[in-house]
Amino acid sequence: MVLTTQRKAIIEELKKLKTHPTADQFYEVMRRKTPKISIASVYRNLEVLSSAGMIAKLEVSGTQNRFDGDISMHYHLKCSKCGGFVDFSPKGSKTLSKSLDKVKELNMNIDNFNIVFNGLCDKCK
Amino acid sequence: MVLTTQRKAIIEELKKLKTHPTADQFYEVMRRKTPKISIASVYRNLEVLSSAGMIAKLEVSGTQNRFDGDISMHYHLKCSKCGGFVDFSPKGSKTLSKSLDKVKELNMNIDNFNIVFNGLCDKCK
DNA sequence: ATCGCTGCAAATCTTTTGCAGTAAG
DNA sequence: CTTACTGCAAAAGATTTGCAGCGAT
Repeated sequence: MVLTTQRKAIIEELKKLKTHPTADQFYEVMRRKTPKISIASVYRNLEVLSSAGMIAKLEVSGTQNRFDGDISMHYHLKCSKCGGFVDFSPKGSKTLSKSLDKVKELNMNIDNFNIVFNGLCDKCK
Repeated sequence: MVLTTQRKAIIEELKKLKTHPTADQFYEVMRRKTPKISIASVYRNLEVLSSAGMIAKLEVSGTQNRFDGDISMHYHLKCSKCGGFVDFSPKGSKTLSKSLDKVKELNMNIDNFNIVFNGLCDKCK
C-alpha cells in the first residue's frame, strides 16, 4: 500500500472532521479541496486506509459505514432525533472500557469490536 | 400496526433461523414457503416488526442490516474468516453486561446500544 | 519500464416508493 | 365501506468494477 499524495490528503482531511462522515459525504468534502477526485477513489481509499489501521471504519449506524480520523479508543452515540453521529463519553465508560478489555483478554479469538449507543445527543436532550 | 398473516409468518420463520439473515437473504427463505411474497414486503415488514420490538434489527455488520428473531439480550460475533454472523457468549460477558446496564442507568439519554465483536468464530478458530 | 493508483463511466447491488388491487373487520 | 397491507415495477441510492491513462520510483 503506497501512501500517495491523495491518501495523505484523505487522512489529513478526515482528521480535521468530527462529523464521522459516510463515504459519499466525505467525497463532497474532498471535492471542495481537490475537485477532480473521483468517488471511486474515495471509497477505495477509505477502505484501504481503514484496513491498514490508519483511519477507523465505524461499521455501525444502520446502513452506510462511517469513517473517523481518530483511531484512539472512544465511543459513539447515534442521535435518534437529529440523526447525528457524535463522540461520546458516557458516565461509567471507564468501567465499561475495563470490562471490554477484559473480554478481549479472555477471548483470544476476538480482534476488536464495534459499539454504538443510540439515544439523544447533548444538543437534542 | 396490524399483525397480519404474513407478518406472523415472518416472525415465525425468523425465529427458526439462527443465521441472522440480511433482508434479501430472508426474502429467499420466505419465498420458498410463500412464493408470491415480494421483496418490498420483506423489507417493509422487517422494518415495521423491529420498530415494534417484535424482532431485533442488528444495525451492525458493515453494510446490510441483519435481523434476529431472538429479542433477548445477547452478543454477536462477526467472523473475519468465514463472514458468518453468530450468537456469542464471550468469557467475561456477565461483567460486560453489568457495565453496560450501569452505563444505561447512569445516562438517561441512552435508549439502547449495538455491539458486535469481530474475530474468529468457533468453527474457524 | 514497471507497477500500483486514479478518474471516468458503467454495472451491480440494496433499499425505497408510487400505485393499483386485496384482505379483514 | 374503510383502512391498512401487499405485489409489482420502477426509481433511487450506495458501492464496486473494468479499463485506459497517469505518476512515482
